[in-house]
Amino acid sequence: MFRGTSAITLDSKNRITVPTKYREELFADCQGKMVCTVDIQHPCLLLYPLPEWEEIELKLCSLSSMNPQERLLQQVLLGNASDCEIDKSGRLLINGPLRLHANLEKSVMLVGQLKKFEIWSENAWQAQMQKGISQIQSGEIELTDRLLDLSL
Amino acid sequence: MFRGTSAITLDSKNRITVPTKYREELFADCQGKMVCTVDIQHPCLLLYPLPEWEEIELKLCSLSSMNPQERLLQQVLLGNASDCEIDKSGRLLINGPLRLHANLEKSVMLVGQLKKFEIWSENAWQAQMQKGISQIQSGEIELTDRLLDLSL
DNA sequence: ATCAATGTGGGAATAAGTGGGAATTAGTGG
DNA sequence: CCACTAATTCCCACTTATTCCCACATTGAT
Repeated sequence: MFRGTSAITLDSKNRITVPTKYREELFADCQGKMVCTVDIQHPCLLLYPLPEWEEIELKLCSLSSMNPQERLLQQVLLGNASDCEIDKSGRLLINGPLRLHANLEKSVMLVGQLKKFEIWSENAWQAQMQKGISQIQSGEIELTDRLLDLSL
Repeated sequence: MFRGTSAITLDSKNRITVPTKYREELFADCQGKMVCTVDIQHPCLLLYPLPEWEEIELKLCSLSSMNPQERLLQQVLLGNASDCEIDKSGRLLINGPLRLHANLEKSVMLVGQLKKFEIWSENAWQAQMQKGISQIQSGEIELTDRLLDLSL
C-alpha cells in the first residue's frame, strides 16, 4: 500500500525518479512494470502496478460498448493508458499526451493512494489540498454511512 | 494506550523527541514505525503506530474513488500520510507540509489519545483546552446517548 | 552536590535525487 | 538491404538531503 506525497522533478528527458522507499515494493509487485493513464475527475495522472491495472482492464472490458457513456470511458482510459517500466536508475518516462493532461512542468508531486499513485503538477496538488481541507472543515461534505464509519 | 501531554521541541532539523515513557510500548507495537497525517478538523497532526494506521487504510480503501467527496478525503488523508520511523536517538522527523498544516514552531505538544497521538503547536493546544473546558462547563455540548452513558 | 537519565543541538558520513554525455536501439528513406 | 537519423536507455558525476552519531545541557533523584 502506497501513501504520502513526494516532490520530484520531471527532467529534460521527461522522466521522473520513483522515490527509493517505493522501489522495493514495486519490484516485488510488478518488477517495475507499471501503467499510467489519465484521471477523469482531476488534471492528474494515475499510475498503477501492472497487476492492479489488469483488474481495472477487466472491469472496463465488462462495460457495454453500445452505451455511449461507457464506451467513452473505455476510450479515454484505455486510449491514454501507457506502459511505463521503471528503468535501471529507478526512473519512469511520461509521454506527451499524459504530461499535457496533467499540465506537468518541472515540479511534480507523486502521491501514494494505496494501490496506485497519482501524479500532479505541484500547483494543482496544492490547490487540491487547500480545497479538500476547507471543504471538510466547513462541513460541505455530506456524511455518508461509509464516512461516518471512519473513526480517525 | 497513550495518555497525557508532553511539551517537546521541534529542532532545527524538524525532529521531535518521543518521550522515553512511550518508547518501550511503541517499540513493542510497531518497532518504532509510525505514520503521521493531518487532522481534518483541527490544525493538528495525528500520529499512529503503523498497525493502527493500517486499519484506517483499510477503511479508506473501501471508499469509492468515483464519489468526489470520498475521493477528496482519501487524497487529503493518504496524500499527507507520512511514514515516520523513530530513529536511533528516539526522534521522529516531521515533514514540511505537515508542519505547515499544524503551524508547528519550536514549542510543540505531543498529546496521548489512546491508540494515537495528536501533535499540536503549543499555542493552538492551549486555545483548544480553554475552548473545550468552557464549552463543556457552559453546557454548549449536546448530550447524546453515548455521552450520557459516560459516568466519570 | 553529584550522578544518572532524558532531551537537545549540530558536525560528519551516507544515501538519494538530478542532470547530462555516451552508447545502444529503433525507425525511416533511399 | 543498408545507411542515416532520431529516439531511447544506460551510466557516471554532481549536488542536495537525510541519517547517524557524539557531545553538551537540563532535569530530577540519591
